[in-house]
Amino acid sequence: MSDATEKTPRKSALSAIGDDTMSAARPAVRRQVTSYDVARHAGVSQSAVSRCFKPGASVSKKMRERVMKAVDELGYKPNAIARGLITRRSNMVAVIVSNLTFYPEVLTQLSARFDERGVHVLLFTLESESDVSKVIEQIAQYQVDGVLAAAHLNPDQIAEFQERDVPLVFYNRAYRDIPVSSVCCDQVEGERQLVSLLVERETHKSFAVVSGPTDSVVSMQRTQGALDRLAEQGINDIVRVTGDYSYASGARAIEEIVSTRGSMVDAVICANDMMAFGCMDAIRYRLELDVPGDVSVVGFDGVRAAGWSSFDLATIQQPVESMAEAAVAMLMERIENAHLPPEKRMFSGVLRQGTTIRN
Amino acid sequence: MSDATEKTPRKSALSAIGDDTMSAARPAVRRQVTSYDVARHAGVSQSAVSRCFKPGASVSKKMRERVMKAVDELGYKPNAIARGLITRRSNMVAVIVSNLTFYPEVLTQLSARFDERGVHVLLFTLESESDVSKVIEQIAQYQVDGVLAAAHLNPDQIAEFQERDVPLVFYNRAYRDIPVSSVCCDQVEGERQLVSLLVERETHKSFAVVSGPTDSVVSMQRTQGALDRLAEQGINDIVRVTGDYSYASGARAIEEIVSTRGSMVDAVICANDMMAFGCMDAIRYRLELDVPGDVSVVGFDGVRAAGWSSFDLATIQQPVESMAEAAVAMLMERIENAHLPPEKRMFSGVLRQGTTIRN
DNA sequence: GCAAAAATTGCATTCGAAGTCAAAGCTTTG
DNA sequence: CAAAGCTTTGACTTCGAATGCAATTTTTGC
Repeated sequence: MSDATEKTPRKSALSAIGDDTMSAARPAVRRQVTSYDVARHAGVSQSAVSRCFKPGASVSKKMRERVMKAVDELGYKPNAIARGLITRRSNMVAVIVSNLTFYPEVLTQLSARFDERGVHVLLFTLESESDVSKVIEQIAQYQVDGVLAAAHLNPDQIAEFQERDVPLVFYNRAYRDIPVSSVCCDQVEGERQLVSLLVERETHKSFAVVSGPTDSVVSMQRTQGALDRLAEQGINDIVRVTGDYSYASGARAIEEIVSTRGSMVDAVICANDMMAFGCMDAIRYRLELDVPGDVSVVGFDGVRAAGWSSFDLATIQQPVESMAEAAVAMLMERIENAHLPPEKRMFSGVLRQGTTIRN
Repeated sequence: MSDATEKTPRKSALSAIGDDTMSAARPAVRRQVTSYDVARHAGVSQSAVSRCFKPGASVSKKMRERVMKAVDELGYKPNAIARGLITRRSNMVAVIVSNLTFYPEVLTQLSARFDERGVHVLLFTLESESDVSKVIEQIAQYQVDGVLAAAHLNPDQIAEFQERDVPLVFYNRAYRDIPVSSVCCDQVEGERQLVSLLVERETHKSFAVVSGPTDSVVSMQRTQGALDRLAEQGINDIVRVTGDYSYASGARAIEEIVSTRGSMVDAVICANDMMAFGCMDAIRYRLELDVPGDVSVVGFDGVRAAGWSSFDLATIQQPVESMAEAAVAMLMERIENAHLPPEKRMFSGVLRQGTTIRN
């Protein structure tokens, strides 16, 4: 057997590798160590090497030792790309986040949960919704095992994944009429809880609702939840303003409220925490009014800064850890078992009372 | 050819593939569309299809049209994994971030800059330093074209990448004695600028320096910069406290300062903005002192919240966009051209005066 | 000790696209 | 109109690991 392989290019390449590991000076391009190299070094077949890396494969103890010794000596690392080609499993998932909305903890959590399962994250960040189609194109090429989307996809785009049998799970995006898997925080319920806190205190008569970008479903749900709850109370002194989820847009909203209405309202309901911070700062430092003395403010999300003394904001804290774990678990299940039906899981947020609501 | 008249090209085309190939033996799993399928459908060779996707390849207009028609009809997407195997270019880079230190804008910027260049980001987040070796193992298997590290690697780990000829660029980590590429913000210079602002006002007599985690090189540089500058002024009334970069640790630092010293200092120098926010809130809401009236506070980083009215913090703003662009460019250059020597690029931060320094 | 069963191993093939090279097609030009 | 020079094209091989199958070795049972 050694004769036969003696003359092949591979053999000479191997000796080049041997040289490389010893000396610093080497040819421009170094070939990586392959399973063939390990096999030859250990005097076994390539199949044997491969099997040593497959859990539960039929390999004798002696063989495994022999191979592993060669592996260590050559510094062999299996090529995940080549493996993916034949197994049709890349062990990669695509995570799509739209950079407006996401907060870092979510990404950290998702990444950690995938890591635990030996899965790697290919990150796609969207600058704008129009990028989505580009990203989908990219994802299709990379043979990911699944997709976790914390961004909005349109029905055609969703259908494309289904046609290609790529499991898809949404994080905090619900699609009422389309059967897709998702993990959500109950936006409506949370918003209603917050608004209930406000309306229970009868001191609040006039309201402002600051919503997020108009194309954000989440924002729409929150806003709608708030408006419905207010309507139930028969409250109709409501100013509606649109922001873009940013601090600055929250601050602008306050100006808009004042100029629209001629005076400040009793309570400002914001579609997220960032805008609530913007509102609070504008109320305190531009209008020089007191929160909560003069104006109550509520947010949504429960980001870190909501707990800072400067704000101590009343908000709904999304259970990020549970949601991330659930999303990852759902996606992995569907990767293992392609014909699981879509499922929607909804978590309740945790009310954070804070001190931004007037008594 | 007859397919051309079909009304639902994608569907029928896909099922056509099933028929074309020896479908009887196939399990339920749908085969993906390959370049062979396209070739057969267009009546050309697989090479021709491949060439149509390689920019600058020799393909006649007629051929290209014919192939592209088949591509559209079948919904073919080239398999990036297979391509990567033969070209030895995965078009993926690993980005390592340690989740303590990073802030989201950096990641967003990096991701966007790589995207522009058609490169994809494989994300690795570290919970702790000990994870690094695991991550390196993973990275080695995924045949990434390069690595961008916003985390600390030890010399052995750096050497491992060099041995494998994987280009490596650090983001905001400098290694004085090791020849590696990095993009940094000048920590010392920035810190000295900040401290200069404080010492220029002769009203500041007593100081506290709140440093970050002891194993953070960046924190050490900032702290050292501050201490040196203070020493130059002959100031020795200095309390040193250690935090962990978090808001909470900033707040705790204030308590520690007071209990160590028996009273508050005139100025608090924090190794980052988060801790500065914690300090400010503790000073204002626990000690009920005024910032900047009673105490001056400075931070470092220039995160978004530094500009919020509640804080309006004096800090050094890292030029994240420039740094990200530079880091990505450096890495890409080294991927294109493997024997470029290591290079360190240092950016100056931008002073943000804010209103947290007493006059 | 021997046949049958089980475990282990190697050979050859496969995954999907890209590159090499030679043959074929097309232009140009004398 | 033929020779020379380009451009296009297809057959075949390659990348690195996994796997079905057959050959071989080891174990088991009697």
